[in-house]
Amino acid sequence: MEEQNKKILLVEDDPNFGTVLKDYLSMNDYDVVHAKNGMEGFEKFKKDDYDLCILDVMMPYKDGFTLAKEIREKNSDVPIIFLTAKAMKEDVLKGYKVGADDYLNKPFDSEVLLMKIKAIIQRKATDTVSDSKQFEFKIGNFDLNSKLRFLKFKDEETVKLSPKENELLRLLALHENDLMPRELALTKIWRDDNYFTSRSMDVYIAKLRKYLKPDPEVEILNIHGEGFRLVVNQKD
Amino acid sequence: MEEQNKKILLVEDDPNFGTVLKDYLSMNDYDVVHAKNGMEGFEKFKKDDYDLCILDVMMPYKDGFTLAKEIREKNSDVPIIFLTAKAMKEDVLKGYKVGADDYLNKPFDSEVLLMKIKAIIQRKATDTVSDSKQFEFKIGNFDLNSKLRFLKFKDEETVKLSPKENELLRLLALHENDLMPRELALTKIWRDDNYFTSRSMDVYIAKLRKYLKPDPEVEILNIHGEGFRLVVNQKD
DNA sequence: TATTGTGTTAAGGTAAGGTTAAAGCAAGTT
DNA sequence: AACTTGCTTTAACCTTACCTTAACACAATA
Repeated sequence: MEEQNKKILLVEDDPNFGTVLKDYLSMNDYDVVHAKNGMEGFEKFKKDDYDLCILDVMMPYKDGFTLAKEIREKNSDVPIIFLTAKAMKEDVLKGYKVGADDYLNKPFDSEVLLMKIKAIIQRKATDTVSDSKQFEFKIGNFDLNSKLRFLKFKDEETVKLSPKENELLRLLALHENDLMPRELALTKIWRDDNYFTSRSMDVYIAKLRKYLKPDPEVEILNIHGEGFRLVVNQKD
Repeated sequence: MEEQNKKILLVEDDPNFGTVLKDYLSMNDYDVVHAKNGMEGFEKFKKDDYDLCILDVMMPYKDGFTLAKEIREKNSDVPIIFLTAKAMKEDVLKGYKVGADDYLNKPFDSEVLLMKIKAIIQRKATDTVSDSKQFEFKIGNFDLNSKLRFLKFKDEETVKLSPKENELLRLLALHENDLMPRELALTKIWRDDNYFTSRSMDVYIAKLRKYLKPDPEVEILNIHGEGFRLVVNQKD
């Protein structure tokens, strides 16, 4: 198998620093795409799949946090590292709330950055055994395309899914016939486990049940206090 | 709902700082075990399963890196955060080489630490999928799935079990044909052995008997003053 | 037979989940 | 700026699930 270089999206508005960093990473066998601002960053992100995002926090028009939120909406999995000039605590906290994987204060040591990148990507590689390319699922008579976010019933009706609907159904499908713990969905999709996110999730379960109604063999069961179970009854 | 607190192993030789940090984390709903040096840390690590390790780097006899290496040998998965007084680059690099998940310089902001812990544990929360065999029992013509909490009769009828019903039947199954002492169930499931919990248990025995009625070969017998016995009569 | 243990059913409280509607919110449009 | 639109959260109200307690019966044992 051919080792594919890892792809990094670097969003940094300072042109000098940006190009230097890009070159440095490229020299270390990463494929780097450099965007000069938040808007451009999001465009590039939508156009390709990345293994890691490195975002400058302080940028005109669209700062790193806002960009991170948008990225998380599209893909809750990709690791994110924030770069920031100042070490303000509020910023750091904000970063972790958006789901940062790490945080670096400028100026930083480039070797340290490399190690962090390595550590993070490696972590992802072991965590995410096979699910990186798992975007298509068969659920009874439905086809779920979780990359394009649609649910098709018997090549007939097609429903578009919102990001949350999509992620939730995907998680359920990954655990088909097995328990999908509440906590898992809440931490993975909502990134917070409290009363409100929990209720929000229930609302989404209701929506999914409605979508799945056309096929009586498919149902989402609740396991009280534990989570949900997507079951597909075979009739043969 | 019974949320299981995450378990943290804290290895820190400074007794003042250590206890303060431990208390702070405990207040934030983590179960913290505090070891005063590397050796003790490794002993405690071997004795239990942890969701996260926080290791001081500078410790007498056995420093944090050495400890981390030993931990990695036993369990390559557990996240590790290093604490260090000095921000020496060599140390940081060394830490990442041993597989650190994060790095904090003392003094650090406790809120930041909390966020990091949250982020890291959340990251880990990905699919700790099943060692299913431990949860499945055959009881006469019944199949008990104690993870998904259901009891199936001959691939026909399926009953959902409540947590208490499930745990009780599981305990009985573990002792099939043998005595399952009252006291065992009460301490393990009800966590208290008194008149009321005992009566409550009797109520659950009655419920289980009803569920098991479809198979006349299966019954729950009482052993007066001792406990119960789940018997499966073979006919052949 | 007195006492204690068990069998069983029903009532009641609390927490979790189901469902629908309204309120928020962030883009993009007019 | 005001208006739409799509998505998400919050709120409200109701139902279901779970567990305990009470009550009354019968069984076992001393």
